[in-house]
Amino acid sequence: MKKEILQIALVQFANEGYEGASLGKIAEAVGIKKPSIYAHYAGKDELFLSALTYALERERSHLGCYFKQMKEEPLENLLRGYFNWFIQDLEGNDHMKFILRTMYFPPARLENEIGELINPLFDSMHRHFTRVMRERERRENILYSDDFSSCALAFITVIEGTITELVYSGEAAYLKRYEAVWPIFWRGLVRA
Amino acid sequence: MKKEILQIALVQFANEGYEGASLGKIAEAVGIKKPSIYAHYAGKDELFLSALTYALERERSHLGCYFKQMKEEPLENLLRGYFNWFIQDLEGNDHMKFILRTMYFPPARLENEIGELINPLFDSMHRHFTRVMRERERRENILYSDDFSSCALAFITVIEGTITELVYSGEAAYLKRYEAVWPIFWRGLVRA
DNA sequence: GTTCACCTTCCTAACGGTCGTTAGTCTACT
DNA sequence: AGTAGACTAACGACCGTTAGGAAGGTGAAC
Repeated sequence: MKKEILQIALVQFANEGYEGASLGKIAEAVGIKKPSIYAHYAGKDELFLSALTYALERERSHLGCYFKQMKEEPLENLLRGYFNWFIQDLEGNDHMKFILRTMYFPPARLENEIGELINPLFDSMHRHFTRVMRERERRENILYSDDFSSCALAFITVIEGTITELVYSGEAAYLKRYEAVWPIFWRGLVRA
Repeated sequence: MKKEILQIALVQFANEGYEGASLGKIAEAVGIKKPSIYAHYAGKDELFLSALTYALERERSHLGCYFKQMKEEPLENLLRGYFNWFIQDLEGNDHMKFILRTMYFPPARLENEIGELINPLFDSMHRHFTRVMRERERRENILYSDDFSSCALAFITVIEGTITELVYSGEAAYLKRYEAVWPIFWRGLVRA
């Protein structure tokens, strides 16, 4: 039951925001009364931060899973495949929406705690891609630049530009952006 | 006074969101009492949509201004300069934050009206950049692809990936992303 | 095996506070 | 005289939260 509350709250927070989501509506969606939530969570803040921690942890393991799965793939497949990785699991869409919404527009009062939760994920993402660039470069020797950190940051930038479109317009527009930006990005990344 | 209310409301909506911003706090920031707002706006919804219309109109003229100013510049300068164009005027930061927040995470009840307001701006942005790509290509003959629409979409994707970082982390991180992504994007866009 | 205390988890009722909104009034300028 | 724009007062609705109690399960003591 505790987990059901969390998962439903996560969806509500993703679509309505911290202020817009209400414990009453969450409870109703779960099928219980509002005060019953307090048997599991100390209050709205704790529920929110628990949902965020859960979504981040799931995303982190998701990420590690992907890198493990693509360990032997060439760089091009690894980067390109990452675009499809998101739209694979459907409920991950709500998770990503929740994370993006919370990191871009956090409720002011929880800004510090949220930053301490979210920043590590994006740091680790950056480190992962930096390492991958360096390792693959040693194997494949194709990159134009040897500033792997910048290359990784550029990739993350492109990823975020397309993901926001996934949140905004849905999968079709997302794929259109991917098809537009990927060939250009890849051409710019590797040697002529 | 009507305009003062609107501008202060815009900042509040940008930083707190539709649900998070309250008419009481807006009135206080303006220096009047809450019900006085109703002498100028029919309610919270109208104030919100007025602020959005204002921000969009200002952004649209801002955009037109930029293209006029860069009419004779080569494509590289025109695209590259666009990254600096945002951080030029400081209050534009709140405008952009407001627009992005509203387009990505609109209050559910106003979603349709908001879409009808925002979509034209991004359509016009896409058309502008598509036209610029085509015109400059005729002059400079440097682009790798002749799918100008896709090139424009790719550029907008990169822009959005960096702008979201401007909203999230501020100017320093924004510039870092720009410096990472621009050389790669430009190399991928033009012929070797 | 029964009893009893305890804990969990749900409930109803209600609190204080804030929200957006309306009614009605006063003031000042046209 | 009339209108625009500010005010005070107050409305009902909803918010997060707390108090207090009922139902059910668990586990130790007898």
